[in-house]
Order: sequence, then C-alpha cells, then structure tokens
Amino acid sequence: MESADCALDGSCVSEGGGSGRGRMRMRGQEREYKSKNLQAERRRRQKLSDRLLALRALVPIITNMNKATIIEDAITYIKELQKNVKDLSDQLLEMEASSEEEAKQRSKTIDAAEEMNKCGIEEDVQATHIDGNKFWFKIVIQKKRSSFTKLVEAMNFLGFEFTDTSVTTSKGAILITACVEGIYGETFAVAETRELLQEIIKGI
Amino acid sequence: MESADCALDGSCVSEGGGSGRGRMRMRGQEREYKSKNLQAERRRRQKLSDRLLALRALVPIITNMNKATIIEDAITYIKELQKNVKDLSDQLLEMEASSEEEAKQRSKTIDAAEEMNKCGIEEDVQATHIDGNKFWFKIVIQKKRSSFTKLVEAMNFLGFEFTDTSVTTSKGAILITACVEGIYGETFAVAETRELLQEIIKGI
DNA sequence: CGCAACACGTGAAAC
DNA sequence: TGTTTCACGTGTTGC
Repeated sequence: MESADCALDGSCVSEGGGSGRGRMRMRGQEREYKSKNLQAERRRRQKLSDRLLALRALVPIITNMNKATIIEDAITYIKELQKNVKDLSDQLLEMEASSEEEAKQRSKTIDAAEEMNKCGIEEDVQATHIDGNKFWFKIVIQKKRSSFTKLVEAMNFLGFEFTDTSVTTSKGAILITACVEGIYGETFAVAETRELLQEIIKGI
Repeated sequence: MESADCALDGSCVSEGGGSGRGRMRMRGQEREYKSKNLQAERRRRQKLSDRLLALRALVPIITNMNKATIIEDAITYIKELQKNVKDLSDQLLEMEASSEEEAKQRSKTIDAAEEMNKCGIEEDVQATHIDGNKFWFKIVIQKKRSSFTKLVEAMNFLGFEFTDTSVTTSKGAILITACVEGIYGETFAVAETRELLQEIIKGI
C-alpha cells in the first residue's frame, strides 16, 4: 500500500512521486485539506460498507461475500419478492372478487327476504326431521305471484338444498311437498326449521 | 489524482514516492503487473457500478443518487416488500380458511358430475307445448349448488310461473319436471322455450 | 506464480 | 465558499 506507513488519522503526507506538477507549495494548508478529505472519505467508505453489510444481512441466500455478488443477490431477491407480491395480490384479488359475488348473492336474497316481509299471509306449515340435516316439509299457501320462487330463494339463502320436491297448484292455492338438505352441515331442530319456514311464508 | 497524467491503458509507471522500500527493481515486469491489476480493477469497478445501477433501477423510490443512499433505499424497499409478502400471505391464508367450505362444496359437485357420468345419466332438456302459454318441460342436469334455485329464479324473471313441479335428486343428477305458465300472456314457441331453457341451464 | 477482491489515499467535480 | 461524492491507480492479501 502506498500509504501503509501513514498514521491512521491521515497525518502523513505521502506526496505522489510526480515530482514536478507545481503543487507542493502551501504545505500546511494542503496537509490539512488532505487530512479532512481523507477523514471524510474514510467515513464515506465505512458508511457504504455498513450499508452493504446490512443489505447482505437482509438477503436470505448469499452465494458469495463479494460486494458485487451481494448486490446481485439482493437484485434477484428483490425480483423474487416483487413476483411474490404480485402473485399474492392477484390471488387475493381473485378471491375477493369471488367472495364479493357471494356477498352480492346474499344481499340480493336478503333484499328478497325483506321484500317478502311486506306481504303478510299466515298459512299451515308442517316439518318433519328425516335424519342428519334432512327435512321433509309440507306447505299450503295461497297462490301468489312468484311465491314458489321466493320460497326456493329463501330456503336457498338459509342453506337448504331441494332434493325431492313436488308442487301442485289448484284453485288459488299451492301445495308444496319437499325434502330439503342443509348444505352447510349444521343440524337444525325440527321446531326451529318449522319456525324458519313460517317466517319465510309470512314474508311471502 | 496521482496518475492523472497516465495513459488510459495504465502504461504509466508512477512509482510511489516511497523512495526506499526495495521494490523498484524489475521495472518491466512491475509495469506489466500494474497494468494487469489496473485493468482488472477497472473491470471490477465497472461491474460493481453496473450492479448498483441495476439495483437502483429496481427500487421505485429513490431519495438520492448516492451509492450509500441507493443501498439504503434498497434496504427499506426490501423490508417493505417482505412486510407486504407477509401481510398478503396472512390475508390469503385467512381467506383460504374461510373459503375451504366452498372448495368442499365444489369438490362435491365435481364428485356429483363424476357419479352422474358413471351411471350413464345424460343431461337433457325437453319442452312441450300444452295450450295457450302453458308449457311442460323436463330437465335433467348435473347437480350443482343452488341450481334449482337459479332455474326457478330465471324462469320467474322470464315471466313463467311454476304450477305443477316435481324435483328429484339422484346419483349426482337432478330431474325436474314442471308445468309453467307465462304470466304475461305472451305466447312462446316450443323451440324458443327450449332454447331459453338451455341458455338458462348453460348459465347455471 | 497468477488471479481476484479489497481498502486505501488522492484529485477532481458537484451541489 | 467548503463539504461531499466519485473514480482512479495502487499495494496487499488469500486462494
């Protein structure tokens, strides 16, 4: 090293071998200037080195301790992270979109349910538990426009799937006999189901 | 610069001012050594500079063009990305947990389709004109969640009222036999009604 | 021995 | 103005 014999505080001169460049005058100021510059440069180098160290500590995979490879690894890591973020946010967006659709469906049926509450007809309802979450029920109500549709919608909203159903219309009345199954796996009590049906019908 | 007066290929000597360190002999070889070292150092510097440039290009927010700040920004950016990835994956995990039920339902419908195909049940749509705006139709479709509900909704929307209906679910398929009546008094052609039904089913 | 990587001091330029 | 940053050439070290 050219200045290996200098003190650490840069108090040495080590004027370059270029003997005649007309820059050896004002030795004291020149010395001070060089010293300040030297200290600043030392600080700068150390700062950069520290930053590089911090960067290396942040990157999980390190192929080499070299300065260049540290930055290279950091670059590939950043790219990987960006890709991850993109993929994840895409996936999340897709998920949210699908769940939004469901919410829409639900709100739609809720609106329907609210609309059902406007009308008020009380009719006969019978419910029987078959097994598990399967129920059989019989409903006789006065015929109204879209009443069957609304019943089906409401049952669907409550998590019931129609398996075997029979609908008969006669003289302004509708007879519905149906087997339904709770699709979410919850078990309902018979009385509860009956009350549910009556609530629905009350709304129709 | 100590060797600012040197040619770019490093052909200068610029022997350090340290006059007596016993290292000024073999001038030719020393010159060649320095030249090679110089070239290698140039390459190294350029490579590192390029990497730094690439890193800077990858980071969106740049407060300064300084080497140190470039690395600093990269560090904060990496931390931000890591946080993003963590948050997103957490959110996604939560979503997936809540939508597991749906996946179950979907696999259920897939199973239903397989079962249906196994049993040799084919999807079918038949429509027959009874009189006026009354139709009788038979539909055999693969069992899906809310498929019956959606069919009823669609028919209701199109102005059909269900009068006599029978629904049977068996082996992953759903058989619907129904008499419907156009409530608005329009007359529909049979072929038209059948196409309508097929469109609806396609949408389910 | 050569090669590769590094830290150093220094002159010049930028803000 | 001077402080800060940069690129440069060089000596040194480890493989």
